[in-house]
Amino acid sequence: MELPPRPDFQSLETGIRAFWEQEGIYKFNPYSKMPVYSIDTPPPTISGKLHIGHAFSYAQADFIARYKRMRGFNVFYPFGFDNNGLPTERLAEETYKIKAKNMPRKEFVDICLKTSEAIEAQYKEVFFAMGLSCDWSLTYRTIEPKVQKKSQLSFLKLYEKGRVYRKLAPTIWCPRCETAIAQVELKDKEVESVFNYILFELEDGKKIEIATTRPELLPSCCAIFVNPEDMRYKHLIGKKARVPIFDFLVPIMADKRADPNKGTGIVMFCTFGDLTDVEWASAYGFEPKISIDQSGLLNELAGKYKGMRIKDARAAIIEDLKQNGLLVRQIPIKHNVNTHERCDTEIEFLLTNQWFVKYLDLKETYLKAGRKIKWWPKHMFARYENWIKGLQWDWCISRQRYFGVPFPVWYCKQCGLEMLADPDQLPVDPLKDFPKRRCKCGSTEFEPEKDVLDTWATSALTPLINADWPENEKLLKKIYPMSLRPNAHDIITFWDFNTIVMCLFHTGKAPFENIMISGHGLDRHGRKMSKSKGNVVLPLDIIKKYSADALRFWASSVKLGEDLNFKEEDLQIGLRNATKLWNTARFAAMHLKAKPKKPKRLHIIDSWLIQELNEVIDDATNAFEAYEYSKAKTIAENFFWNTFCDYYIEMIKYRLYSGKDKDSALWTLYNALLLQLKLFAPFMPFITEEIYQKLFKASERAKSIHLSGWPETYKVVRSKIAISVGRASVECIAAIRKLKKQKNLSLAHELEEITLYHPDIKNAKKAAEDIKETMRIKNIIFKKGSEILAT
RNA sequence: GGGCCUGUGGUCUAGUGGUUAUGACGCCACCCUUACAAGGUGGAGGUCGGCAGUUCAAUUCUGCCCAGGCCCACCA
Repeated sequence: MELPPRPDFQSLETGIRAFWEQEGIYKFNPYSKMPVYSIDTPPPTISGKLHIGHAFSYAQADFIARYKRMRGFNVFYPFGFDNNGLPTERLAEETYKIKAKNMPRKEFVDICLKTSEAIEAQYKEVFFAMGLSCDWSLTYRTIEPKVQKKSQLSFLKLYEKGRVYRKLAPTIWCPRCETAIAQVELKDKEVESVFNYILFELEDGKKIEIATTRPELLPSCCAIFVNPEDMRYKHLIGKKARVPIFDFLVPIMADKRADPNKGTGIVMFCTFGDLTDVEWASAYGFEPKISIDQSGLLNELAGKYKGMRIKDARAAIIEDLKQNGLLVRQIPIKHNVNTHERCDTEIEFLLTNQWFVKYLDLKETYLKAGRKIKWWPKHMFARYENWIKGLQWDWCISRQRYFGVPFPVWYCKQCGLEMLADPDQLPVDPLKDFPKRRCKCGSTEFEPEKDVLDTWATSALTPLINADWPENEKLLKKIYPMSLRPNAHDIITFWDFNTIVMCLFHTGKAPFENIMISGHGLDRHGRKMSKSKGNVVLPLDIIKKYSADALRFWASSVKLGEDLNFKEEDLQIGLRNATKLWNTARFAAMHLKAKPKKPKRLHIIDSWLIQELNEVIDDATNAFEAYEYSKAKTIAENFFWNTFCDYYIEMIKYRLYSGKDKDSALWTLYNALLLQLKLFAPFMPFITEEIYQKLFKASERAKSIHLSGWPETYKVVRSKIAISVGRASVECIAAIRKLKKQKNLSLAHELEEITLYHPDIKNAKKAAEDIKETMRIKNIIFKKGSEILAT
């Protein structure tokens, strides 16, 4: 068997992918009796292009999938696409230069579907090229009818349990997307703003000063608060003040949430400027006065400012206050505001009808469930815990958008009562379908719910979607709770938390046994990749240039949970490793004609190598069991380059060429190489498969290295002496190399006689022949010395 | 402001309560050695972020500080 001098990674990887596909190497076997390892693959959001950061974290999950498969697990590794919701809408709008608002809904939804399909194909190409070992026949889309059905069923079941409710309530609102959003979708942004000190008049004509950054909310002012402990203002409590320009009276009240150190210590309470306002409204039972509409424009309550955008209204009101001498001063400040993470727009609080998942009452339950799951790395649990402790809002799951899973709900035109779809009519689109029953009031006239579900309400069901819940109880039993949820650390709150909540509601059980949190693949300077920053690196470009194996090798180079900056030159490392494996295989191929038989007696150097390898296998296995793939890789890498290539192979050459103890060398070479290929297989699935096919397939049973089983340690006679002899001989060889280097001699240069000093000459002497032959020394005089030295 | 994480030769990284602190890239020198020059060998380069403490001993443990990251709070 001969291998060509250089592998062509491109055609090699293409060929191997075709082979995997054709042979169904990664197919989940629902009938197998082997233990199942199920993976809840993150369905990527369909929002544009995948970059190297995506490749980074998906590769890490794949390392585990491949390891577990080699350990004999029946791996359930599906793929999904999250293509409903805002990101896909926005992408469609950008791609086709359209606005959802300005066209028939159905037409827009069709365009979104079309957009999504095209992007899915591109995504799949990338993940496929990377060598993800998914079973692609298990692919789902969150927008497809089958998934819609499950998502709607989930809603109906939650409704029955009293876990969802609809309510007119202050809601976090994005004026740009014109939809309600959830707490988790908020991001903060530091902006420049101005503290405006405005005069309010008391009934007795005296004036008080109030500082605000949002004078446009003056028409929404409901009351004024001072701190009850604040001696300066105690006398104001119970009095009334007149709101400037808008000219109406509001009460002055005391509340400890008013901070004496902020502004003037007097705060105006408006519906709704911020979360405190929302709290005040409910605490004191104020009727909200809403002056900003759903597009972010001021309404009739704002009088002459009606129709203005928030920022314009602010400027206009400030100008008018100035004119009337009511603006005392302006102090520029920087402060953080909440924005919608998808579009960066400052959010408002509006009074709207929305659907909520009631979940604030069960925080302890979620914590308990979270504690039962093994988090890798462990400390990531703290983020989950931290999030739950800070939760303040029920989960708003309705979105005033178009492309998504519809609510299976109508409202009675007569009495307004909610009418829910029957489970057997799902998936349902209330815009074109009708309820099966009449309303309790007898009416048959219904208004459809136009909103769609928050995309996370669907993607929080992925373990159940994968298990084909609730129809397929057998599959559910087999794969649920899922063995592994892999994702990056930024979506612990979005996805992990929501999934745990939803699955607890539906099954009473936490949905995962393990959660593995990866870091981010960032650009050279540690920034996230994004189109707007112009720092996006495309995985396919890298794969073309360096191979998928090299890309994966890069992704395995930091420990789990750590971020990694992408530097193109680092790809060389993986490429070199693949080439080295290839060349080592070529060397082995030159000597291995058939599967070598186990020799009667192992040469002492071979025994040493096998025992070192055993240790490596143990260490790598332990690392993988703790999801420390990078440790496993480093262990294998060091052994391969150092012990195996630099020393062991050099030490057996003389035996291979001379024939002395050749059987032992061949047997060791064959097995050590095979086991090392297996250690590398999760990281470099292509090159290891190619070598396996060319060199080992004929004599090994498995049709793919990825089904060939994880290496087991060899039960050779444990010989402590062999280990000492091997290590001593390595040290002696190193000393002789140093000597030759000092004399600027080639390593092949023959020397007549040298003297070797070594603390353990007894064992060094046992490998005298190997040392001599390897280093081409005719005679060695061994002397005991505290330092290892050759002269 | 709170939680969690990170800070190791020029760059990136491993690791440990105890001899000269791991490896890679880059750098220098030498070597065509019949698997591999996308290689081999040897070498230079680090007060392990700062300060204090615990200890016979700290890069490793504790506290504080500084810098960076992610998440949360703050928004009058």
